[in-house]
Amino acid sequence: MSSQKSTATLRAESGQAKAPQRARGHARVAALLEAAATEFADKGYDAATMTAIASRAGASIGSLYQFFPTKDRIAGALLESYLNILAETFHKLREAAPSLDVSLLASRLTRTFVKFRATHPAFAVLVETYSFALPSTMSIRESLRREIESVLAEVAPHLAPAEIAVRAAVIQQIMKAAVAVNGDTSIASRKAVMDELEGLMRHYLQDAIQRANLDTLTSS
Amino acid sequence: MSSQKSTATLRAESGQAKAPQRARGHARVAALLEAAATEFADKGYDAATMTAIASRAGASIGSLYQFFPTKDRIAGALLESYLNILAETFHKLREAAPSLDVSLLASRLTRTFVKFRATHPAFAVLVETYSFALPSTMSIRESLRREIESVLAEVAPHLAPAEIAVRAAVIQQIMKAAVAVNGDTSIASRKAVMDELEGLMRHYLQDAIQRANLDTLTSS
Amino acid sequence: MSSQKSTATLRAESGQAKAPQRARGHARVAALLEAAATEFADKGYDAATMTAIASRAGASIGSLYQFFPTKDRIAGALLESYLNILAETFHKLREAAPSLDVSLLASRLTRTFVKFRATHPAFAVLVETYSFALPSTMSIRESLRREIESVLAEVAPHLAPAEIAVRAAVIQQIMKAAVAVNGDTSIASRKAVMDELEGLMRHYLQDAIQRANLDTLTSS
Amino acid sequence: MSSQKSTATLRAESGQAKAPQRARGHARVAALLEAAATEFADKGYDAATMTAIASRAGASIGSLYQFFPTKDRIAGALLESYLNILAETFHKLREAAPSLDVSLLASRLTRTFVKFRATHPAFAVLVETYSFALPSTMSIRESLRREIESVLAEVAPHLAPAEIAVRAAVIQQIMKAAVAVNGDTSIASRKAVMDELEGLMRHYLQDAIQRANLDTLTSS
DNA sequence: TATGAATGAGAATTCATTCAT
DNA sequence: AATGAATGAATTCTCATTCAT
Repeated sequence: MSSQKSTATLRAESGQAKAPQRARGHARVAALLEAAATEFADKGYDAATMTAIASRAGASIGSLYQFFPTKDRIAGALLESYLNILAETFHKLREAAPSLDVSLLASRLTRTFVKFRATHPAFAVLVETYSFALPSTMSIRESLRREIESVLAEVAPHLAPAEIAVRAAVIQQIMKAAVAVNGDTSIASRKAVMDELEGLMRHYLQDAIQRANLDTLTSS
Repeated sequence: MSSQKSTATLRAESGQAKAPQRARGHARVAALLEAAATEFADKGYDAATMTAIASRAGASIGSLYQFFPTKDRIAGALLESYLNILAETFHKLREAAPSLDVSLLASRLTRTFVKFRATHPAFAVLVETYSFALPSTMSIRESLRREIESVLAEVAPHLAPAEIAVRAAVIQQIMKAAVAVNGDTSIASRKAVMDELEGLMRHYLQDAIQRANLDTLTSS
Repeated sequence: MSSQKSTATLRAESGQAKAPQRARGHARVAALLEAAATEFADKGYDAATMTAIASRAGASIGSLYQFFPTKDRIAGALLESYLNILAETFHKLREAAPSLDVSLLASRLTRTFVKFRATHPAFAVLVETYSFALPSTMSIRESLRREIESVLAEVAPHLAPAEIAVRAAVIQQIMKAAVAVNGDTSIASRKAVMDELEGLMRHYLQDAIQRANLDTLTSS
Repeated sequence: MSSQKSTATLRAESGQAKAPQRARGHARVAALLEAAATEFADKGYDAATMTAIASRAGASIGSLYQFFPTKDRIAGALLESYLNILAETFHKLREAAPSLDVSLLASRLTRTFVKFRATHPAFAVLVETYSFALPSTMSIRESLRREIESVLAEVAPHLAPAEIAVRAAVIQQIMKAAVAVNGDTSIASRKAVMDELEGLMRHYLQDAIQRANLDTLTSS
């Protein structure tokens, strides 16, 4: 299935510094990652300090460095965990896609990402700061686009791959726009704008699906 | 005219620290701002150092500090100059708008911002780092949206203000999307995606204008 | 006892930044404080540099900042240690006071402070530079005056509090005068002047004690 | 007369950087000195900046440096002007001394210095910071002591010079004490303490004069 | 492994002083 | 003389990373 492949796209195997063998280690790592997430979200990548991360996690710096030998690495591990969550999310969406009508799919696509970004505010920081080597050669944006492509392929199976690629790129931008609007408190009627964006998404999906069918009909 | 007011919105008087009073000083300030732009664009706000900016401008660190007493201040001055350019650009666009057909307007809106961002890569960095106090109380995003609103008001004069605000917000997102796509080298068929976005913009503008006219007919 | 309270007056708990938790740390802190004392005494507060303090203590600048996050803080910690010594000194003096005759008390009061100031030359510098927040709300001068008051109360118990306050203020000035004379090499016959001051102190104490007794007799 | 010699003691001929030839220059110099006085008094010697002094005087730094080639020099010039005022003051006091009774003399000695220090708060700063070369080889304290000696010689002419020196040193300390008390807001009953110090001064002067006369009688 | 001390290369910023116009 | 720009050494403080116990 293409689903498996594309899930693998977001999951990466390395990145983690030293797999903690024991339960104690697992708790530590989890605490450190959470602390890092909060610090990154609060201060940004540069301003977040290793000392602050450690102390927020109730650990010593020495301990932090035991698990993550550089700042890059803890950021990388955090990003990786986010990518896993995203992969999981898209996986579910892909599975549910065939049974969803266009309207619902548009809603899911938009809201899902908005919710994810709201839940994991550090994600934005880490994506902006992709200076550290990613586990995968692919950029995050690209990985995400691939996921969208696979969802799109699910609902518009007969669309040409090139067409899918283009449409996925546009959908990705609409998703990003939704996130931006959702976070922009200077917009008076945020709700209305969000609805408008969802409408745009629906319109765009509908168009894609119809064209796909038309093409299919034509070509057959 | 609303045009005047909204142009003023983007222009601000502060930002600059100590105005140069000699010819030499003016040249220095220009060189420093340019050097800062390059450094910010290359390294990002945090990683750009005052020393690097000074030496890139061929000035001593002391000279830099003579005109810009903090890093914030030079960033602020640079941002302000960008906002002035943007204000100018929007001013022209607003003036030209009535004589443009929807297709051309869509194109102008999209390309203009893309071009601006490509020409001034430091702008993105500075907008992300708006930690330093802006001259205006309004956020940059908000100012920009206001400009878009005034252009929109020019071509769809009978649209209700609230409707304009919502539509402007969406248009702003499409403009941002165009910038993002234009800068994302991982997209294979960038050209096609750009066209698609422009199409979206055209569609959205058309819809706004038509609805405005319809509303007018209905209400009259 | 009033002695306890007034001892507490000079001792304060803050000032130190990060308490060392290892033996090595304790040694470092001691070395740093001593180095700071020497630097402050030699150069004055402003001219003493953190770098010089660190290197005089055989530590790296980072190590200094580990324990004292600002220049203020190391000065504060040093001052605090001096205040502790002074509190201790006065405590002993207060205990010994009843068994001392006026002549000896005068001598002790004068010499003690002179000796303290000679032993800790940085004290003068720090007292002059009390720009950094003191742990206590009271000024150092005031704390010292309180100590003198409590000694005076010991030897002239029947003196009215207001009278004690005034006399303590004068005694404090004589003590300061002794320090000044002792350190002024431009005075040819320093020894003679010191004796004169001690005589003044004796005269003044005697007067206080006698008046106290007279008042008591009269009022009874 | 000894009066002339000792007046010369405080007045110094050099110190000034470049005698301004014209009226304009005089005004500038006066403004600069006043600005310096305010800055030194407000911020202390180290924290006062040449730039701040110049701008407070409404002059450019270049202009400041035209008259005072170093920071030391402007401080020196200021100090010198203070010493001239003090010399003048003592000169008058010396002339008035014979016609003053002890009580009044004590009062004058005490108050005069207190007033001077209150009027010229920068004096304290400059005296503490006598790192810059003084015009005279004598320290300020020593010069002042000489002045006191000459006043004392006026009222107790038969006192042995060595005795005068010792007594003058003590009187100087009482004068300093008065200044300290006057400036210490933490003293509740400042007025009472000031009176007490004045009493001490009177007592001490009286004693000196009487002993002088006794010695004279005895030796004759 | 855990902990906290040690390190030192920068980074921002200041300011006395000198220069050119 | 006056002005303001230029200079750069020095200073405080930060922080990722390494070490020793």
